[in-house]
Amino acid sequence: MDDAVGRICAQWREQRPDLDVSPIDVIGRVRRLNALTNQLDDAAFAEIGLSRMEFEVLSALRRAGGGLRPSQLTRETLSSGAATTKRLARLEGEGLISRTASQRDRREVDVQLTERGSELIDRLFPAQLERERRLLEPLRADEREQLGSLLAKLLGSLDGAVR
Amino acid sequence: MDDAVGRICAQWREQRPDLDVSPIDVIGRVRRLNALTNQLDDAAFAEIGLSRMEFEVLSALRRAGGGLRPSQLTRETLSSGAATTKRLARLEGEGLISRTASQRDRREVDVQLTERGSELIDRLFPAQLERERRLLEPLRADEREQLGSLLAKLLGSLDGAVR
DNA sequence: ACCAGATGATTTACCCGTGAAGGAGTGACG
DNA sequence: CGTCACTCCTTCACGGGTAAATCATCTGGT
Repeated sequence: MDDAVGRICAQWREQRPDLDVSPIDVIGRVRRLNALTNQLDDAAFAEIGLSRMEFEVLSALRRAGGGLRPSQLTRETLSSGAATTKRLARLEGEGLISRTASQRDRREVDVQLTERGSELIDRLFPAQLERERRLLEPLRADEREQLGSLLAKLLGSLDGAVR
Repeated sequence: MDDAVGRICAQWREQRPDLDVSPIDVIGRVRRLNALTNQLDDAAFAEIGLSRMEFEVLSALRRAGGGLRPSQLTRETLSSGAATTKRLARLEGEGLISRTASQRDRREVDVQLTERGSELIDRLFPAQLERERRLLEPLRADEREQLGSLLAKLLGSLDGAVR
């Protein structure tokens, strides 16, 4: 298959034949794939006036099926606490979530989807899935499954190790 | 395999059993894998006082084997022209690249690695490869290869389509 | 009961990336 | 020849992210 990353590897092999650049075949492609899908998502979300990461926050709340604390959202979205605070402030301003102090531990905050937020994510999430489904169309069903499980194997070993 | 993305899918299946969330098995894992490797890279580059994208610029120049124009670097790094200008300004300040006006077309700029820049990237790039190699250790050689070619197939269809 | 240290969220100051506007140069067409 | 449309790079204003400092609260040891 002749993709942009393949050309990059070929260039390296020309310039540095002493190096084994095969890790790029995987890692470089993951990077690039991520960059391209991000571009597509950003474009889609821009039309709605929501950012990709704000969408991620709403998604995390929706699939949790109940309230979460900011620290949990921070973990879930792999970003900083400060970023979470900003996103929550904006989403609260839009009336999509509510923040209430927990009574058992008043340091903690309980973040909940509002009615509007819940409706919004239930409308947006299926559309997002459909976009992703179309993205994967070049692969046969068995290839998608295999790709998924190879990635899972990699993530499974890594997810613990990073922390 | 039990990874964070698997748990996310399970939550969705619980909350929205009507949706087919299987695209997440691939796309979600690509995202997460990318996020984790970025964290690791950022940490590694921070020690050197270079950002990940500045490293990308030096890499692109090194593997090209000669000068590039800013617009080519912009394409190569999938970012905006403005970002490229800033990075080049900083790298030039560090004495790692040079910018000279092209004489055939004075709108164009010729970006070249300096001696220092060339030495730096030749030192950093093998270390980066080694980091990536270790990241892929959980997979057998044939699995890595298969993963690479599945990603390539996906990218090959996508890379053209996005532009 | 009190204090020291830990923990959760937020604030602050700053860095980096972006889109849009701007300036310089080229070239093709009347 | 002008000049108009186009390309290339840069500048500007701004938004979003981060690390570190800060505020409020909890907890465990004495």
